[in-house]
Amino acid sequence: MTEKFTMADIARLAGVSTSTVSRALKGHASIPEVTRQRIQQIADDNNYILNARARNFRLQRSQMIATVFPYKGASRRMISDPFYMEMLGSIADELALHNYDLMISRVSLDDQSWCGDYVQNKLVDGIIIVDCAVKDMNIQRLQDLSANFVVLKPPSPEQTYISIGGYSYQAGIEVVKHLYQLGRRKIGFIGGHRDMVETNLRYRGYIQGLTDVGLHHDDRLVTFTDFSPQAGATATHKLLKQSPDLDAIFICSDFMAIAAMQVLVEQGRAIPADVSIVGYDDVQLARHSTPPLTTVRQEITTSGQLLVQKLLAIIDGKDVKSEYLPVNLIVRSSCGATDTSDIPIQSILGD
Amino acid sequence: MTEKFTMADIARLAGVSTSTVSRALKGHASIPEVTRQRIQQIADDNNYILNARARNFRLQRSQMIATVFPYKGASRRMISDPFYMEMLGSIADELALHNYDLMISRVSLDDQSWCGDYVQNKLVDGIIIVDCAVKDMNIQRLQDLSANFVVLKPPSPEQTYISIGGYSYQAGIEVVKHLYQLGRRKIGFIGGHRDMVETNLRYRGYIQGLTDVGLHHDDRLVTFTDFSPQAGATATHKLLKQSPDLDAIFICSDFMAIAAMQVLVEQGRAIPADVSIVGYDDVQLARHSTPPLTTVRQEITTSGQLLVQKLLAIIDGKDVKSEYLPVNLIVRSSCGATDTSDIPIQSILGD
DNA sequence: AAGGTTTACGCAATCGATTGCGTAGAATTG
DNA sequence: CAATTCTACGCAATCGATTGCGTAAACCTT
Repeated sequence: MTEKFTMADIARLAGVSTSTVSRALKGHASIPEVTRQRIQQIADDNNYILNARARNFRLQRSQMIATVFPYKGASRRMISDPFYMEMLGSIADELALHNYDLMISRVSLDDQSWCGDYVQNKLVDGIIIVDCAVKDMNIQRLQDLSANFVVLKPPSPEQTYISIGGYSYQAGIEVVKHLYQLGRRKIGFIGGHRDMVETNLRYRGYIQGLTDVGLHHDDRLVTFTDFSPQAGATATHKLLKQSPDLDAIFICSDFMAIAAMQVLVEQGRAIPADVSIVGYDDVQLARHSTPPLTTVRQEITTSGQLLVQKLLAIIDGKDVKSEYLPVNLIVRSSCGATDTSDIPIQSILGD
Repeated sequence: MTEKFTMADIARLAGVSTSTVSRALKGHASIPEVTRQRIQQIADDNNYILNARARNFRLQRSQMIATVFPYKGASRRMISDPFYMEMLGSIADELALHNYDLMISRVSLDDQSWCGDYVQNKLVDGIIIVDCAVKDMNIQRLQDLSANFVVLKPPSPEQTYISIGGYSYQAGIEVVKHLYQLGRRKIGFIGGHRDMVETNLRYRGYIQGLTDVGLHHDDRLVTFTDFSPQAGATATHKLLKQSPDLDAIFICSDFMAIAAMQVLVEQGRAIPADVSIVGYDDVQLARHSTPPLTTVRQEITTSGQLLVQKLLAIIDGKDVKSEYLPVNLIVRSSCGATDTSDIPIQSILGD
């Protein structure tokens, strides 16, 4: 590839040692200005670029962090939900700000043994886990290795690692209450996989919400599936068949919700007249779907930034605390409410 | 972090030199089976994991490739179009198959000077560029560095690098013809940024299609913007205002198309009765939008795999050729056609 | 049994930058 | 002017694995 030009070459050209070059290039105090400039000049003239791999190797760090996205089942299909993409963008930006690079990796929820290898390999300095399983072996492994990592999930009191996330449980409750206030009594739930933390929390919130308003829980109104439009559509068909009289569905992702709305329309149900729909995430598209989607907004950009900041702090050996993030119910037309004000959802405990 | 256990430790425990350990662990022929097993045993007992960074450094390679996603303008917002996410997934999978890791990076279309740094830094062995500008400085730079890279774009006869991509130009033509056959005469176009290769090709195809069917080109029916739902919605408003009598729009991404449909419905235009819509990509959601979207399907998974295979072949010094990929018009309800068969789009020249 | 081959493995250099320690020569001081 | 303190920079080890070259010991061969 490109012909190598190293510090040794600069040293030869300048008639000094590589130590001097190294120190000069980073502005070390013991190198007088004249020498520094001469060496810098030679470096510039030769388009010298420091070999980051060599430096990182010497310094025993990689300036690289990995984010892992879990997937479930045989379909190795990337979760194409824009939520992940927006999160990725935010993480990448914040990382770049701190001179770190981003590696991405996929890990099956069913085979989680190797996530820590990246750490043992010294390939990355830390790991960001975007959503995780309730009983996540990766996290266990990472803890065993005393690796640096943060998780995107609402912190729970007993956890021994750092995570950040929204009040998903509370959000579930509020969504149900909101739908109840709109007169809905047969409220369905479509989640991702049940062993995923986020889905689990939202589901438990949903159940609690039903209890709070005095509705009873009906299994035929609930289903768990993949995070994909296809799966969302299939799940909607299933719910309609099991409970033809449903009048609302709380769906764990905007993407699935959009697919669900299409199925409902196709089946002759008007939205929101016959069925209210509430999604989750508030991705950009939610505002522009037909009809516009009522949804629970997560602060994606803030989350990504926080995730990175906490992780880097951990790497620096600082004392870091888990944190809750606000979530807000964004009311648009898919639920049938006329009130369009945002409803903040906050509570002491997110779990 | 995790206590280091190196080959030197194994060597000490086994009473041999690190050379022997290295050779034993990779099954070198000159190490007798008994010794090999003894060393392997010690390695296993101590959960030894080879330090990939050290090896890669010694071997002067990184086993890592970067994909760069361009973005445009001040909004650093990641292009959240699921097309990119699906592409990313496919690339990551294929790379994993070949024991490579994936780094992602974002590069502004307006400041493309540094893309080659990753190569000079020796941080990556190669680069995959997902879409690029018509006059792309990154590509120029990469070529100057004789770096290993491939581009996702239809190859053009004069280009001196390797790329793969669909018959975007031809697709543009076919979409217009299809809409014309449905009786549409005021066909709009919403593209990404005009200096992006893909948008440019589709736009030129659109113009050619108009010419072919005998329609004249009207600037007020055309607009270029960001790849986002928000931008798609704004663009639709603009087009409606400029050309209230439009009866069809060809939109360069499904994501934008979904947003456009919402605007049209909101403005009282029925789809497809009043306005036909055709998108691009055939992301999963296209099938599940309201109404389901007629669109041009790109083979995303195949593209990702090919991109990786070609790049690795280049890295291996093999002789590699650019390639066209098929695109197909997928007819669903948003265009108003009753025929639901797929229309293959192929031609000799994609450019 | 002497000379020739193999076998099995160690030595030391290497990848490119970083850095603790050491020192020649200049500068300062009394 | 001798003694002391700085200044500016070099030496060499280091990070962990890989590998060309060299060689002692074991094994053959006639």
